[in-house]
Amino acid sequence: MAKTSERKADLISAAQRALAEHGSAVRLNQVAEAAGVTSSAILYHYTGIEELLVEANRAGMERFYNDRLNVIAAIADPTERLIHTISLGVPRTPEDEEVRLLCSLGGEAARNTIYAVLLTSLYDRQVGMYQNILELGVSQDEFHLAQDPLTIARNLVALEDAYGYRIIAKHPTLDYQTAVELILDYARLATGNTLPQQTRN
Amino acid sequence: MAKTSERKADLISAAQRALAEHGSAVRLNQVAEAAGVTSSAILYHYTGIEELLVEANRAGMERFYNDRLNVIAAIADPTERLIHTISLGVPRTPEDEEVRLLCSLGGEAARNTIYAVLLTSLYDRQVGMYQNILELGVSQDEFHLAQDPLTIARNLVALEDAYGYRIIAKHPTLDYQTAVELILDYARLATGNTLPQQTRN
DNA sequence: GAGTTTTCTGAACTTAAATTCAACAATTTG
DNA sequence: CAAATTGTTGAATTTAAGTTCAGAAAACTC
Repeated sequence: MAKTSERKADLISAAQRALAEHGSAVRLNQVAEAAGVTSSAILYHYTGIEELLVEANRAGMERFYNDRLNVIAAIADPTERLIHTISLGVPRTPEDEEVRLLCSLGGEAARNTIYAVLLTSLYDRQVGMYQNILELGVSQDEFHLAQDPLTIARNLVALEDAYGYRIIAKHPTLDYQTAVELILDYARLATGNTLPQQTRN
Repeated sequence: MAKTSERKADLISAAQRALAEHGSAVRLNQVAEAAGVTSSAILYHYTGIEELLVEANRAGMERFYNDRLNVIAAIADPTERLIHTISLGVPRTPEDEEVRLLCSLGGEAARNTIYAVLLTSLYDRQVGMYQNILELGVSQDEFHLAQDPLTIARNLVALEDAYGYRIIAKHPTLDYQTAVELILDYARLATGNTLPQQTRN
């Protein structure tokens, strides 16, 4: 057994794995299997599968956003910060769990208000994150913006999102490195900075 | 009754409407209802719902692409052509059937090879379409590209795709006009052309 | 460590969708 | 227009889920 708070964390993590594997039409039993419990155990903690899935998607999204915030908080230089933020916004492989989660949600958002709100909020926060970086770069005279910061930030997030979909769909020539380079190319044009990309960890 | 070829066209159209309404987890009965027949009638023409859905998605995608090709074929000037192509690549409302279809597929592509291939092919063809426009503009001295045409074309399609998702998700401030303007802003930077956007039809 | 509470299981039940098919209706053919 | 072919229905069947719940098992309490 497990106490409720711990079990819920388990179930959310299992739901995320099951979602990444089976998509948004994931079955209660598939989540149960991923968690190593029976479906009844899940229904003891949640009124239904939908409740758990919303939780799992919300948590996955928060993690995606917060992980990046934490990494870049440790980087002082705006140029470095911009490069790393872009690098972390693109999935390295088609199996990337967090981005698969987000891609599944994109289609759901058309019909499901909760997911639409969650995705919209994520998009806006990412835009804010890029705006901060851009304005920091301007203030330190590293960036000379060719467009207003909101425009650049919106386009950077949009490019990330779109290349995430391409990589998840296993585009044969558009891999992680290529996608990052394409986004960086736009960022170079928009910031007037050469954004030198050292070999990535 | 109806002869098979006509009925199939009906069913594909009904499936597209049902897909746009209910998403990729659409039910056989929902498609049947949209078509005004019973589910058995569908199964007479197709071995299963999946077969019809693939057809419907493929046809929707082809239409999305071909409609744009046809419109722009009638426009001689590269600047005009670029502006119109961008305008036609973004959904005007969250209800846009074709783009809703495409958004649903994005999530499916992670698990469904057919959809992954279809989307990849659509992306590549759109990239090709933009490359043609860009190179035409260069040859007529209207565009002075800041990046190589492939990079610009890939980024333009990526931006279109991403803003499609935002609009389908009913972003409160990012509407059709804003999205088109954001993409045009990138295009201006990349082509060195002011791309004057007259009031859209 | 006996009793209580919490967590979880497995079996029974319910619901909904897909699938099959015999019979019927419309259309085509000769 | 009779016969054959094609298209369609509705009812029966199968399949696959979700849901409920009595009771077992684990954890906690005193």
